[in-house]
Amino acid sequence: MKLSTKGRYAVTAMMDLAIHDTDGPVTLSDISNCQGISLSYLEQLFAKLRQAGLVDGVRGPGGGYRLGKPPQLISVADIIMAVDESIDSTRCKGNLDCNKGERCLTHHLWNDLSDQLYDFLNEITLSEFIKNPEVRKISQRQDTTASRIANMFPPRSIAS
Amino acid sequence: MKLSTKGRYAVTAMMDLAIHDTDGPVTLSDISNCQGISLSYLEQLFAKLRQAGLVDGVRGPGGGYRLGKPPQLISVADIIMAVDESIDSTRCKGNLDCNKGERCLTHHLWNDLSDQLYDFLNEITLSEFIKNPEVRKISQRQDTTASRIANMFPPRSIAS
DNA sequence: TAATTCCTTACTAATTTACTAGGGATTATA
DNA sequence: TATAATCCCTAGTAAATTAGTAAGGAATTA
Repeated sequence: MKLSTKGRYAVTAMMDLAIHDTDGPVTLSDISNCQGISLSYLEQLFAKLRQAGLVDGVRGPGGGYRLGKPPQLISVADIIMAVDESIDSTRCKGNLDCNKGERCLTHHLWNDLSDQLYDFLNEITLSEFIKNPEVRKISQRQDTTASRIANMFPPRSIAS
Repeated sequence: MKLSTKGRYAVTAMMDLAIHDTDGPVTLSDISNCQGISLSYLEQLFAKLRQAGLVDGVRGPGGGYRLGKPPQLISVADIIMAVDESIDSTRCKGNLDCNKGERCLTHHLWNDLSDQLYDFLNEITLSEFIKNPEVRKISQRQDTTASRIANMFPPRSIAS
């Protein structure tokens, strides 16, 4: 389990998708503008998210990305694992003769802690962020990605 | 909240100190050997841990580091915060006009999540690792840093 | 005094993060 | 069909962080 800005980018981007999932695909350029990350870097992150089955790409005008699964099946841990390659906690691989060949006690403890952290983040799914009524309120108050997409099309084409 | 190998080094090192706290100071060279980290890098990490008041240095032969507070007052979050400078989650600082000047919704959500993560790691203290009976067993089964330190002194000086 | 340890600084190597550039593939719309 | 918008892919590079090397000083024990 590792947690860096890379992981944060992925999580916030996925939050964006989750919140606007019912309003059609979200474009990377929207996320890029909103979060101040370069478009191409986002594309690289989303390549990993796509490989993990967490998002689906929709090409062409009006396209973008949408969630690859129902939001209640996508945990924060899933997202972080997809983009933040985990750290190897086994540095003393028997060779170092650390503590008479036994694996370092602290490594054992670290793994326990790391597992707990994983379980914690695995219980938090994207659906939490949608359900929260306060979140909804904030979401509606803002000029969201969804509404900006909507504005791209003339009223008639939406009504039809 | 950020979590990298750097933070793991610090946490496992502090676990080591906590487990052997009653047996006198733990030297960095012991930790260096056990965990396969360079001595000088450990020294840099411990400089930060010392600044945060999490450890006390004891100079001279037989010296080393010991906990700066009782283990039940040192949380995993404390340790990580001391060495892993936290990430700034506010990239769109109003300038980007993200969502009509409002702070990005996802940043708000991220901060909530980050706070939850902090609270989680802040409730896990070093005393957990000492109390755990299985941990004690493993600790005693191994040639621990403590016993290696003990072996440095002749039996009589321990008895006295 | 000599050895052992912490303590500090400066520099460098390795790795990861983030970005730039260029192009291709797909698709909605005109 | 043409065009534009989007995803998609690769290669390279800049910036930041992580990790290590080197050198020495300060405190303390024996």
